[in-house]
Amino acid sequence: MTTKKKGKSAGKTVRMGPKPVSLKELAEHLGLSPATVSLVINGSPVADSIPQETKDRVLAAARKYKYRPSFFARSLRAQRSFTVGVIVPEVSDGYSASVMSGVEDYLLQEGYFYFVVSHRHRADLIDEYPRLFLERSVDGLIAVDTPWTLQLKVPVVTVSGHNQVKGVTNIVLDHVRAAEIALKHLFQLGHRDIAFIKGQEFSSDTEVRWANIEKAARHLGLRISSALISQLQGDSPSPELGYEATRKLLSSHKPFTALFAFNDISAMGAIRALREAGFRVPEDVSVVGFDDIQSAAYQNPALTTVRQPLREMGRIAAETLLRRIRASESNSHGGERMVEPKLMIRETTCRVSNGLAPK
Amino acid sequence: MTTKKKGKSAGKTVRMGPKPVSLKELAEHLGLSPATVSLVINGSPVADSIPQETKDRVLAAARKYKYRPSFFARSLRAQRSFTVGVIVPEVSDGYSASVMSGVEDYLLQEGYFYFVVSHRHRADLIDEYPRLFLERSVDGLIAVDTPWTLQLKVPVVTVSGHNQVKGVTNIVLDHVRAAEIALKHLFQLGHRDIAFIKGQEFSSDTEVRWANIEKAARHLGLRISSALISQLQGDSPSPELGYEATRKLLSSHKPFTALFAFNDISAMGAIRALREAGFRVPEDVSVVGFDDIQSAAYQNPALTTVRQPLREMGRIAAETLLRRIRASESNSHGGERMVEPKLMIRETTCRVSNGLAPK
DNA sequence: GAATGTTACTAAAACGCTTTTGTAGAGTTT
DNA sequence: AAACTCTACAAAAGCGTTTTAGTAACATTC
Repeated sequence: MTTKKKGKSAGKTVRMGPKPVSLKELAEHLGLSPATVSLVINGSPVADSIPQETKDRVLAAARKYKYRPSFFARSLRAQRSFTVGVIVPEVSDGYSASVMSGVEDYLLQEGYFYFVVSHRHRADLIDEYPRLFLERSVDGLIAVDTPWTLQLKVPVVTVSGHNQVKGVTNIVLDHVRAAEIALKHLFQLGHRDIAFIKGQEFSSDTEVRWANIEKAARHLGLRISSALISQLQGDSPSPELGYEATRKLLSSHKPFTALFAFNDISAMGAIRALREAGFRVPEDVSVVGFDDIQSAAYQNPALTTVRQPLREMGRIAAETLLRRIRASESNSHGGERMVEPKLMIRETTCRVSNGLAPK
Repeated sequence: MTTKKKGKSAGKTVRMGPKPVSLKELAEHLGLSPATVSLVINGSPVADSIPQETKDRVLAAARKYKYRPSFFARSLRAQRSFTVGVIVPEVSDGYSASVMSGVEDYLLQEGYFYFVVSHRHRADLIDEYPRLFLERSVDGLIAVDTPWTLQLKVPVVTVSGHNQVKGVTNIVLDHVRAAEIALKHLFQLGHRDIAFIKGQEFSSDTEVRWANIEKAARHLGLRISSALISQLQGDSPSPELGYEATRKLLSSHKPFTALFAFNDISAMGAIRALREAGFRVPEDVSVVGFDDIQSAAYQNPALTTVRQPLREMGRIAAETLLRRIRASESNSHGGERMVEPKLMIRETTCRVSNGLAPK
């Protein structure tokens, strides 16, 4: 790294007016008291008795001097920050990022800002960050894909949280349906020997997802062989983990014709491992992912996957949170809201070729 | 969506102690004045004359009652928020997300929090969000991949910004080197007919990158045919754009043996378009991406690409910003800091087959 | 013409902290 | 014993708002 100067010059809008005006200064200038000015500016009902002419004068002056109330002073007074905290496993992970995008959408539109922190699955951070948020007086919290057990004095909404905590609303996918559509799809293509990659222990969806896969398999009369169950290990956000999990699967030498991965990222790693082992995807082994992240459709071959409407889930989370903040019902009101998955059939699944096991 | 109750019960740590204690209450409890307590807690030099015994009493009580200073009160008083604003094109975009990850790393470690907003390339938002940040009294701003022309009263650091604005430090990639290593690689593999996909107009790297590609090509004695230059259109973060750009390239029927895409996402789309047109990658056409996002290594075939150390750039941006905030040198100190790219040679490039043009 | 109402405001407290200035008392110096 | 220096605190101002409780002046009612 070096430090030097170059590049074209710019600096169009110079916005560094003389220090911002305070309410007091504005009032002084108008020959009114700060109280009056505040009442007028905030359109308080108490200001009803103030003649329109005065109001106009106040408003005009405020505009002229670009008066902006101090957020701190206001928050201090109102004990409200119009800020929420969002805690995710890792911002740069596609899953979290998609959810955040939806969260942001709604929050900004409603005049709220948000802090983000990544806990990276460290238990101490999962415990500490909420505390820091509270210190910063956030009005509420959204926890994404994070095991949640805390009962806070502000409303909390989780995305893909499955614990039943007082004061916490969970936004979740319909996992029953998700498992059903994925397995049914494979089943209808003739697959009977299906391998699975479970999520990491710490992922909040792992358990529910697996339970529903087992249930759906039972309904279909599918037998899940324990030799065909693998699990993601480690918290890297790279396909590497799926690659490793698949190699473990292959090392058992138990044949399978389809693989249902925990997410798209691990599905990508799985496909690589399968290829390296000499299997063609989908001709020899069909692969189904989960999430439908941006690049899923552009994998080669394009990934068949169970779509989670992550952005929408984020938006719903934000909506739910603000509703609860406004109703100031930080307590009770647990429960959950469910969204529907959708199977995106692309190119990594096909009819099972014949009775022959691969390899 | 439905609302119902289920899932296992939790709620381990109940953390809703009786409303937080204020400094005044704490002082009263101790039989001291708020001033004294504040001085002791903040380890002010003025407190040097206070006997250790008293200090211990204060500290003990603070711990016992879990005293937490109010952030607002403190910020109001100190006119500092320990918060910075980060503006990106879109949080869910891999590029922004990686940079943010680095930013977050350093910021949190230093006790700062940050707000994020996505402008989605809307000029009005690029103008409005900084204002909103200022209203929220951020101590500084980081703009990622965003054309920046504003001169603000707080320090600003950009990542991949190329305008020379007073009070703004740019963290940039060494684009000279980036173009050089990519083109040289292709050149050495025997490629002479190279196609290019430029970035969108609004992307802050587009111009510099292209200028340096032209320069590097000249140095190598490569001629760039204008029929082989395409450009990304639209602001979707999907590979779709690269797909379209490549189809346009193919429609000119001018043969090429290699393609240098603006980023990895568009390279993925490009590969798909090439395949559909009957070209094999890399045997018929070599493809080089840019950025080295997470999934690049797990594409099929694995993508050869120019790696930008995005996370590191984010970290450097945060570091630079905090240094400037602390030195409270919001003015002057423009300039830039450069980081080095690295060519990740993987499977989408190979020696040009023979003299025959594809198709 | 006394009581009541309305109009157009203002005073002052409160939100919770930091920091500068002040001061009472004890000890030390000359 | 007067003058000074420490020691160990406290008072008070100030950060910029919002909001409640007034109040002075004038108009209306009975």
